[in-house]
Amino acid sequence: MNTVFRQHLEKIIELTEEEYDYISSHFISKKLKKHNFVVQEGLPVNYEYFVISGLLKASFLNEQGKEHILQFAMENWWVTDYQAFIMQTPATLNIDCIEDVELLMLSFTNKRKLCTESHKMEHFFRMKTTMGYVSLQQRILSLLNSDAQSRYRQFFSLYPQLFQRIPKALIASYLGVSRETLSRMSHADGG
Amino acid sequence: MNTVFRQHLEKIIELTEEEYDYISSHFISKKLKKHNFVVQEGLPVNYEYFVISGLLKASFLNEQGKEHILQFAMENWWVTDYQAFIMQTPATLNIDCIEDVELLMLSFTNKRKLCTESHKMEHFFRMKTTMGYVSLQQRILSLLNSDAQSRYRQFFSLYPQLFQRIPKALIASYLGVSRETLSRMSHADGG
DNA sequence: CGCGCGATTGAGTAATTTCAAATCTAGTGG
DNA sequence: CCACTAGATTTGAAATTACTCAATCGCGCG
Repeated sequence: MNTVFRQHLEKIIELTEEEYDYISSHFISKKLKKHNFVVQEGLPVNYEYFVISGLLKASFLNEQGKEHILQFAMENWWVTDYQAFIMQTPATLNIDCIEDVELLMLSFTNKRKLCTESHKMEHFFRMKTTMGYVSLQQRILSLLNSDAQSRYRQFFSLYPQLFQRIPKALIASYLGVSRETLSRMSHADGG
Repeated sequence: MNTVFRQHLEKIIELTEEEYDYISSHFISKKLKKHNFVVQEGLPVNYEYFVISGLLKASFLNEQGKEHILQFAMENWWVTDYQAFIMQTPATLNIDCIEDVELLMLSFTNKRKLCTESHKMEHFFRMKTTMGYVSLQQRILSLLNSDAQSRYRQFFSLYPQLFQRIPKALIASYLGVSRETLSRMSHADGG
């Protein structure tokens, strides 16, 4: 189906040709243009998405209409509104394409099916989720360890590629600072 | 071994008597007094901990010697320095007892063994981790949605029990505000 | 009764936000 | 090739928020 995806799986689990074919038969491929939504607040979330190419953002719109970015999703990343996906409740997040994207979609039902039928896939998803959990912990520490300046530097060194591809205003929203502050920081020493 | 623990498992997976006995044989029970450490920065992290009773905190000490609390762990919660545990690297966190605790300890080796041997346990941990992942996302949104006041209220309504049991200074450190600011907020309207 | 820890209060300071305006840049059509 | 526009980025200045440091308060415990 897709060599990028197969390699992604095989970083964690080994698969025979048949196993891979069977697994990939549970995914739907989809291409979307910039500015399209894959998840919209208030609507059901029936899929988890694997990014083959392109870039998306998952964000939350607060009462004052301010957008907070929970996650960027680029090549080889998984994304959805997990809360809504798992609990099968309406989305609280919006997920939309920052660039044209190519995605693999896995439905809630198919994910459960795959995990039940295949210990390997259950293991794969456990490992992926665990790594995601650790990343989120790191991000929380980074947010708690206040000082916008160092958060800025951390992001820059962690995702130099993203820094190029994403409008600064969105990075600001991911880091939890205003775009003006982010702009000022890029001049301060070390930026 | 422990009825609390069995119930905890059975919320997600069903177990026969034999299965449960087998699983629980992989855990070690341990009691610790207030102020003892279960994980210490710089040391290896060989166990994941399940809290039968009592209360712990997982925290990070920054360069300036300021403590940031990543997680509280009370009854029925799992805790360890996951980054260090999974990667089998030295701890970057400290985890210590806020109250006397009773724990079940699961070693790295035994966790891997259980997950490999038992699809059910792999499933259990995947579900647990996924729920943890969602909680961390919520916390990040709460941190991004700035405004210490509303973070305070969220914590209060989410964990009313913890609010009683934990010194306010630690809650402040969890919320990412100074103790003084937290104190002032408890008087402002809505506190 | 006094000690000590946690919580509160006050005052000044530093960091960040907000709002408004100015600049810059890439893409478009002539 | 140039002018033009929309969006992105930067800059300025005032206002706000939260922090720090220091002092005070309150209460449980020996």
